[in-house]
Amino acid sequence: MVNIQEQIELFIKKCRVKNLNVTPQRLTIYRALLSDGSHPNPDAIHKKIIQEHPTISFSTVYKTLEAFERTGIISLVNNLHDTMRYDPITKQHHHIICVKCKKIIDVFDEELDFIKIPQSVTDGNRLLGFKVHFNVICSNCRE
Amino acid sequence: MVNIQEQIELFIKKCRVKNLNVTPQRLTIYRALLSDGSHPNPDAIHKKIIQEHPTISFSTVYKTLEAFERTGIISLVNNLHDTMRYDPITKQHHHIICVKCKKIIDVFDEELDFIKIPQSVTDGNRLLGFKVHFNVICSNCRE
DNA sequence: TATTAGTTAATAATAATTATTAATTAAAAA
DNA sequence: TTTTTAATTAATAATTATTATTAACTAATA
Repeated sequence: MVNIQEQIELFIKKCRVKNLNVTPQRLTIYRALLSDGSHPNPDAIHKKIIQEHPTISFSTVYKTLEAFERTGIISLVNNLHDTMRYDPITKQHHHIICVKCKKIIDVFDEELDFIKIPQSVTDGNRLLGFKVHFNVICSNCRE
Repeated sequence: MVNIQEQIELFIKKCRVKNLNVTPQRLTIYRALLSDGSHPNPDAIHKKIIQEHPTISFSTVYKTLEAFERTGIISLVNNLHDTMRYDPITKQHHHIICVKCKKIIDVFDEELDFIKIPQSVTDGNRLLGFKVHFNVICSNCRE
């Protein structure tokens, strides 16, 4: 789906623009992330990297990913990772999420419930359900 | 959107079915969750409850929410909360998420990029983007 | 080369969650 | 009703992921 070499070159360009030196560690971390389509967590990335780069530390992985994210080079998939959030309503609905204050608001909309499911989703997987996440900055959060 | 009284009665029924005693603590926790449309985290729920129920402990809140979730009475919004997950691809795409092993697979599908945005989403909020999450059990995880 | 800023690695600190245990309460049996 | 048993709760300890701090190191610049 994506050309690795192309992505790496793009990555290097982005770093230049954002004034991030392209260090061996950073390249390694980016490559590890790119090569693993499952979106590994910092721990998994570190484990993967440690072989070709035995002295790299955990905090480097964290700080690096954070720097990439902050500058828009990569994105954090689960911006609600920091704490558990529960939903008392179990019937199909969707969510508006404020990326600043992390509040989650329900969206009930019949139309969204009937989107066309891509082939790849059901291919080998048992589909349990889906949800649309709308990332917003809410009225309270834009000062 | 949802009738509170109705939901509470439904909750009580569900507890019976799942062999969970309907204790004051559980009712209080469920009500706190239901009454706050923002999907509060355990800490916020605890803070809210402590007034009318000053002896309730943190671990009770955690265990109770966990029990509700386990039995399907409520659902965990962010099943990827446990650890950070990054995405090197920044162009619009969507995600298949295995609820067991938590792996995240990209879905590129033009059609999904053009869903109709409900009124309530843009109402007061600045929309940054959206993503469809397909929750599945992947081939590896159904033993 | 000297200076400076940026980066890394090691370590300590924090915060959220989970596990453990004892006390309490509720349900079931006698 | 009393006794027994199981479920629930509260308090506490332990664990894990993440963040902050700091000193050593490296790269860029003057």
